[in-house]
Amino acid sequence: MTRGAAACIRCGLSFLGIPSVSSTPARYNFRETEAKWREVWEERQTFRAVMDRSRPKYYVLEMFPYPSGRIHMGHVRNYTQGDVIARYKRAKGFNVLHPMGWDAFGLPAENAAMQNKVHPKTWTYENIATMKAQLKSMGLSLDWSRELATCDPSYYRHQQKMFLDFWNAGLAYRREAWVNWDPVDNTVLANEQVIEGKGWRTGAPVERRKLTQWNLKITHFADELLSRLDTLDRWPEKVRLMQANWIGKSRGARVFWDLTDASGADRGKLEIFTTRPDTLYGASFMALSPEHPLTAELAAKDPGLQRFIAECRKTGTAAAEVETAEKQGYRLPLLARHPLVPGKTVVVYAANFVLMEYGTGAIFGCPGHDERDHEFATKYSLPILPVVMPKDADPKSFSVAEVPFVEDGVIVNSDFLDGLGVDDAKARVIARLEEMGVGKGTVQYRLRDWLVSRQRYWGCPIPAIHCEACGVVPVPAEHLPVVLPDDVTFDRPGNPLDHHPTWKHVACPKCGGNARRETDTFDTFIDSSWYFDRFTSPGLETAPFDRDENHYWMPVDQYIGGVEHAILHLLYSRFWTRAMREVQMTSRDEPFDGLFTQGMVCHETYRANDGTWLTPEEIGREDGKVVRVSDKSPVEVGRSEKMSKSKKNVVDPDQIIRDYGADTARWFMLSDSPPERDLEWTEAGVAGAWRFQQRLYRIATEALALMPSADAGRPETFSDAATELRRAAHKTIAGLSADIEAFHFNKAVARLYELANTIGAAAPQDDGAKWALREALEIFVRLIGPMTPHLAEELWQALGHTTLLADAAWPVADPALLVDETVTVAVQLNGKLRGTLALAKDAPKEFAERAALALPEIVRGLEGREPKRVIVVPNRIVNVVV
RNA sequence: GCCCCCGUGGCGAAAUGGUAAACGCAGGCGACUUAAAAUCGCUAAGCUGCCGGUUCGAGUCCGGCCGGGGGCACCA
Repeated sequence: MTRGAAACIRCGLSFLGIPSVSSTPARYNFRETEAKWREVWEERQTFRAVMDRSRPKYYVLEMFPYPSGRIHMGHVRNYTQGDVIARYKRAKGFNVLHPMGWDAFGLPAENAAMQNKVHPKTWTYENIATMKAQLKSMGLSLDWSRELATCDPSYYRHQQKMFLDFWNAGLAYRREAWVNWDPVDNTVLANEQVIEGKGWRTGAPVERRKLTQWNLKITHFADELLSRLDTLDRWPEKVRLMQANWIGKSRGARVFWDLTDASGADRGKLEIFTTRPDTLYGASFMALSPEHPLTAELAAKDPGLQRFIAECRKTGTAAAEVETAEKQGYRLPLLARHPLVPGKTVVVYAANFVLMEYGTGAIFGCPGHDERDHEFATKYSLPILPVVMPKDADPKSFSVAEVPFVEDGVIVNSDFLDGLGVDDAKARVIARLEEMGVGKGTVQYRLRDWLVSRQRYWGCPIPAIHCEACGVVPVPAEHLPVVLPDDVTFDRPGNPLDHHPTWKHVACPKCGGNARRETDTFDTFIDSSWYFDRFTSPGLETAPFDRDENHYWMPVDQYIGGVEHAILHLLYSRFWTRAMREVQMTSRDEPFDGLFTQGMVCHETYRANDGTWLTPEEIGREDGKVVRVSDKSPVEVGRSEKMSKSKKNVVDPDQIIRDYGADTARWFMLSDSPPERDLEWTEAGVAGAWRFQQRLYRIATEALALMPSADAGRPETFSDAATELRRAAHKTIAGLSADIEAFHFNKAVARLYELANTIGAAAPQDDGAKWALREALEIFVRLIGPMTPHLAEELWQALGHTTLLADAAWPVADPALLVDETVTVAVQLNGKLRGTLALAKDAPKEFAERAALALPEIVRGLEGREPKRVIVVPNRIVNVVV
């Protein structure tokens, strides 16, 4: 035991000049130690990844951050989890790639530019510098030599080239369509970026605008994106389900209806989509979207219809609005001939609830078996005819007048379909429609193409030129990159690129005439759709990546990030990989082999009596009550919620790392809560984690004093106590390895607490026990390496090693030490515990049974009765049944 | 409305269908200290949300409720 100066219990720094008065062992000085080891790792480039075909690779990636200013606790949790995997795999002998970069384009930079008069580029790069320093202070095993920022032309030039290739292959196109417009950010949004009718960033209700925009043909891969989900067996079930729901595959039929006007004159055909062709005989009306071309055509001569269309357009798409909006229809001067019933016609409406973007923008209404159609038919007094009936219902009394019947049943009132079940009827009617040439069975997806134009400055320029003579012309590859100009102003609303005096004026690459650059930029989700590929060849100028290197490192073996990207980023990345495959850049289908979605970091919320939110620093506890520090007024403690600036329940990682050290922050992040679940940040929890770091250091220091030197030979035999210690250590190796592989970090932490307790309690009496103590500590230090790397490195050195722990191999468990010689077997009577037996491991069943029946508790419980049955589960349990 | 996940001591949580609550936080008692902090030792707590089923045996599997959270949502 070493004697040291008294030290501050929080920071571990010595009170210089104050002599030590007690026998308190030296405190672990995390500040000096953590900084020291980070310097060593950096100097030796320990975590630099180099392609090496002789070794198996492992690519660990955490979702790269947006450089918003400072890192938050969510980052700390995410990157700690990734670092545990990276360091563990490294120790297991894998050639690990663990890179980091910056998702650097995006609106906050522009907003900052407008508010603080700072250029988005300056703002972004300053934030990157700050956050990089913060990440470095965490002691992550990152290969910083591969760092990239998506706002760098050396990155986005390749993105522009890929876009041109996709365009050439028909995977990118321009189209006029109704789109989602965010009125706050002044830009269009993709479907995926509208949450409950509101912009995903601003929360503003989106408006609908008809604009010509760039789209990527994600629907081209709809079926593959769906079916390949089944093969992603290292993805959370939840994420796969969400993607499947988003893609939304429906089987059904397209049916053609002949239209006539009131006089019976032919007015062409109307194509509708339905998932319920089995209910065709229940049709009582047709409904067109207000945006349907036929509606528009009729509106030209009908002011009433024009007003109706305008009215529909006003209704927002917010969930609440949609739910409460009444079904509205406008009767069109048309009749539709039923394709299966000669002579039958139904009326035709334009209706506000029919979406132009899904199916054909037109439906047939079957009010008996669809809730919406029922509501509509009731309002306009249209016939409601039952064509499906529950199996045991009475045909005379069964009615759908009040409530539609939407479940499976028996078809009625439907000619050749009568008596069939719904599924059979669907198949039969589709066959008949196809035979007659009036319809066909089809598959419909909910997924829409990815709208990628954004009317904003701080993004990757879309490499296209508009020429009056030639139309839209791609920027020639040799002119790439199209670089974002720096000299822009943010003094008025709209897109600064559009306002730029010269940038957009350019000669047409085809005819040389006056032309105009595309001033829209790409959705930043494009930037993040391939950055993991770029990490495999970060400096390459001639291509996005080198084929060989990319082939060696990809796919990402373990991807880690928030579940909020379950659809957006993860679906787009899966699409981009397929688009690259389509243009022969790769042969891969999927980018991420394993995915883990970590939970959020939460904290209690505090409210002052005036209703304002308070930060954790602003509150204190007095007499068991929570009060505001400033004036002792009472504070209302709210439930634990995700840390957010608006609720002020944030804790700054920087401060935690400064006060307690990176290892403490990491340890706390891994303790207690399963990583996929939300974690509640508590001051007491952090303090506990910190105390454990100190305790480990002390236990190790004390144990070192009791140990033989590193070169002491392994004794021939061990005492029982020594063997027990060895068992504990080796069992921990096996258990911990399994826990890390399974992302059970909280259990891994618990095992380390146990082993620490065991080592701390060891009082070796003989050489064997001393040797076992050294063995246990050597194992222990290696096991904490992935979690608290600085402390582990320090103890590794203290154990006498001259190599780095970061380069040391993972310990191997001795199988002989994983099994106990004696086991405790539970003895039950009718399933209820009555006692236990200490038996030799793998004792014969008969022996266990006899021993159990001889137990006094069992003898008493039997009361002389003969057991009916005795179930023996070796090494576990004996159940006596009477 | 549809789909998914979760309900275990005061709290966070463990538990291949086999001794429920490992491990941590908070609590209680004691030791050390002039005292406190720190540290060390000891310690209390619980019909696994409710009802039923399968089983020799259910926190775990099945069905139905109740409560909490999340995803999608006029997608025909």
